[in-house]
Amino acid sequence: MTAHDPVIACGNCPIRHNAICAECESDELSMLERAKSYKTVPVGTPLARAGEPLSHFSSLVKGCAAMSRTLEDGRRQTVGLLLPSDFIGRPGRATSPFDVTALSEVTLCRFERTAFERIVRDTPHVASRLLTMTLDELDAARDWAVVLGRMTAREKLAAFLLNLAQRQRSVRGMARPSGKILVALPMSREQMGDHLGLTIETISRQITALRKDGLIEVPSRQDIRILDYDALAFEAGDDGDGAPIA
Amino acid sequence: MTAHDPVIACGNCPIRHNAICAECESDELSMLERAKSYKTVPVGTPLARAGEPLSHFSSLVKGCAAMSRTLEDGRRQTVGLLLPSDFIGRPGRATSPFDVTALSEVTLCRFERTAFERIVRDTPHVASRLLTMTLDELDAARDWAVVLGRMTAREKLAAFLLNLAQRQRSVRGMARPSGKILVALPMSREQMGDHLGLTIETISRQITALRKDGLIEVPSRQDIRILDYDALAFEAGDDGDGAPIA
DNA sequence: CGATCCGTTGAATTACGTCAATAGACGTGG
DNA sequence: CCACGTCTATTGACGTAATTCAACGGATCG
Repeated sequence: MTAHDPVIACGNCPIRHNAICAECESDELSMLERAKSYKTVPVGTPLARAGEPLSHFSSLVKGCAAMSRTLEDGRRQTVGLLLPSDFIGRPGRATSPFDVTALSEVTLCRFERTAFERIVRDTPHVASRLLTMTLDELDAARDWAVVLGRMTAREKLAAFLLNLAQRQRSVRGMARPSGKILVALPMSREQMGDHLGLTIETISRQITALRKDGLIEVPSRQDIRILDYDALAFEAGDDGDGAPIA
Repeated sequence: MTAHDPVIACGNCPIRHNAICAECESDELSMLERAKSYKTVPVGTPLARAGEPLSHFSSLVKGCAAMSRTLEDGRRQTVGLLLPSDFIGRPGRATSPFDVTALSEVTLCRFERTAFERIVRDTPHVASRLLTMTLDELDAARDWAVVLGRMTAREKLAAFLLNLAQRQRSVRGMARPSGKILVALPMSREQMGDHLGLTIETISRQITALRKDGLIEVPSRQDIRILDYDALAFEAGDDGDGAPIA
């Protein structure tokens, strides 16, 4: 832990109403306050390693991380993109089933493993919130399976950009996006490829294709501007009938 | 509900120790006993439809079902294979995010929606078991994302057969399989394709290829005999170091 | 100013999909 | 029991989307 971590009080924590603590009353919050500790780590830091013990559970307060698995021959698949308020760790198991890596500088709100499992047991508002978040993640993982299994490269990229746009908005508490939106890409082309089950070259080509088709602008390497949200949603196979993309 | 459903007492229920009720004490069990009802439906019956209200939550007692989503143009992706003890329904939402279809004749142990949500709230042993099962399903969904995103057709089929072998054994309470195992395919080639993100023709060709390579036998359309479990695991990219296939 | 890293683009290859014909299973009725 | 129709699986020929291999270009940093 770095000495200069800002001490955040739960009361004015940016993820107070979305994280594991969202349902807590003030007395439960002060109990969490006593158990928590902050840690800020630089980009690239491994936050968990597949198969290895995990000493702490955390909420991601600030930054971005990726959950992934790497096969023996080097093929890698990202199975989840973690944004502020997302939970890191696998309650009920001592080891993490996946690697988790910081894609940017990341600030964590951490709980020691056994302390946290006691909290889950004794605090119904935490247990209930954990169940809700896990069910939502399960839906998201299954939605993503549809993207990975059945979509073309172009559709995958469109779905990814839309997903990212929605999540970045909802972190900032904004409504469903429409029209022009600037999306901050928190990762390299290679990591996008790992997330979408594509190669870096295919990612690059599809970005170029969407740009030439007037659907997006690429102001910089780490930004993409969606020029027409609904048109991009159409590219992702969403005909506007409400079926989720991811 | 059909009139001739066998009345199963929780005490000698085949999924007593694996389903949502696994952690319950006898008094909690008798409470569930009062709330439950059985239903047996023929193969092909839709048990839930994406986006539509779901009146009951169920445990799958007997048979096999698939959770899937179909895109507007007909592409379909199965996101979960449901075997005995698996849970059907989405607590916390009134509607199902996916279609669920019976792949065989299916017997369900059902609970009316609002009654079940009250049980979850009031029965920590049920809530806790539901969380455990949801976390396991989340791991499985993410494992499957690796298969869908990064594996070849041959690896996908091998991973599927291994997964099915393991689950069919564990339903019957057997140890990790090895050597020769007869796997009952609960689905058509088309449904296998939907599960693996492949076409029916590719499924057929890969079955032939694995057969010609001496890894499997195909005694009938709905059975495959794994001739060498470890060799097949190698085909699925598992070099034996313990990394899970699915 | 050169070295390195990351992204883009092009050309060739390949795995899987598509289209089409055939072959087995299975059920039904004669 | 056999003839027939239907449905599913297999196999072949061909097309194509994405990968692979390779060259190049533009940032960033010493």
